[in-house]
Amino acid sequence: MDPRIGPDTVAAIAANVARTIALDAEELALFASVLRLREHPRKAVLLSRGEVCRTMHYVVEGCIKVFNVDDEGVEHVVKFAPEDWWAFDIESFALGVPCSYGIEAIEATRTLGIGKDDMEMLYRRVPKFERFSRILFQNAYIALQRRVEQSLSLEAGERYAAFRRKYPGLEARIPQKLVASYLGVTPEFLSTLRRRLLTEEKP
Amino acid sequence: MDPRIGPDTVAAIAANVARTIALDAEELALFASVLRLREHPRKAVLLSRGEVCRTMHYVVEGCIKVFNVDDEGVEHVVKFAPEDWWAFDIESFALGVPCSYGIEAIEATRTLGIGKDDMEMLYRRVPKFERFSRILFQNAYIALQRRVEQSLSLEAGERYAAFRRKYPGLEARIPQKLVASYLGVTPEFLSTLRRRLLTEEKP
DNA sequence: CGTCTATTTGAATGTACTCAAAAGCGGTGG
DNA sequence: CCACCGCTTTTGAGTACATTCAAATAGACG
Repeated sequence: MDPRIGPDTVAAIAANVARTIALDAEELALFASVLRLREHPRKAVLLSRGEVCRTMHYVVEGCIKVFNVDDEGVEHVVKFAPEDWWAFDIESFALGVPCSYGIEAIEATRTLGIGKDDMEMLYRRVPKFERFSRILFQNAYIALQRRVEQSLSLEAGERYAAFRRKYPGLEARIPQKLVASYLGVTPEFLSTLRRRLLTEEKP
Repeated sequence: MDPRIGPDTVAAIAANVARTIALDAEELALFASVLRLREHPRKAVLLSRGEVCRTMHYVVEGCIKVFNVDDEGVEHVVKFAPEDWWAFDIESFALGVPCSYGIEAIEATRTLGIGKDDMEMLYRRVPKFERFSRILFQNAYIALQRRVEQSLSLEAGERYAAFRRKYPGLEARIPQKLVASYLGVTPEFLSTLRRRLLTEEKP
């Protein structure tokens, strides 16, 4: 794990933050100073269930899954985090309680991590970051609301279409059983769904 | 709508707030001064879709539903708010954007309302209220996460059992088609579910 | 009492699951 | 380089869960 971070990498996360708050050069330097670059091979565990989540992960390259495991041992993917997405357990990070989710790399992935202590330092020194976090959190809430509505009102084929709109191109990069898990259907059924779509498109 | 509020009513909401933050007599008086008591007959509209949500509603007596309507015109109940629950559209309230939910009284209902401006005054004068709101918001997020997990991993009978645990006694007070809407099943199917439970309990 | 809505019931249908087996695909070692 | 292993994906048959539609019954309210 080399903590040195190239300018391209900083530019990516800076652009992400800039969508919410404007930082001057000094603030940006302070922000960059707390970032920790990490390389995760495929299947690497970033957070395992029951741990306390102490790091906000920003994905520079690759893809991460956030998931939980139900009573029958079935894995449910809660969200994917490809390039330019954030991944962490908000509840656990904010409250310091054991997390109910696991986080793992699906591909070889490079992330920038911000520790909880560093984040609190940023809040004190650059209060704008409070706003950044609050909005990140609000967006997570809104995204979750959409998912609840969809899982209640759409059927599997429509949820699949929504997934493809939300994560363009991701489908080709990750195992389909993970897509099935995200949609809340079995891998077998997703397979037949896809077959149906193909035969309908060009009969 | 009589804005005068009896001591019992204040005691109820004060106890609710006290579960999160401790207020002294003066702070409590300031808090009580911004509360507005409102009486809503059955089916009264507290918020209609597209409006901006400017009030946090605390339910003193009765019951409220928060719902959205999908593309086919089907209503989906997102949550119920009986006595001692809060109901408002967090996204719309926080950001001032048009809400995507409707809020209506299911029974004749008395609520205490706090306006957005008053809430911001409280944040300035008694910063502890920031904490109160943040935790209210976090709890909403966590509750929503549970619902997503349940809608993916539980089947209708189990979701029904979970509903009865979450809202004890509520089932007897409200139309069953609303329960069905909350569970994400048709009223007909909920009816057969209930019949099955009865015949299984005492054969 | 009559009207309107909610609930129950049943039949036919559709959606998605389980189980089982075959086919595809990627890596690894001989 | 190829053969084999393990994992993912596909395919199909049979089944369970939940829906739609239609009609009968029960409740609530004016």
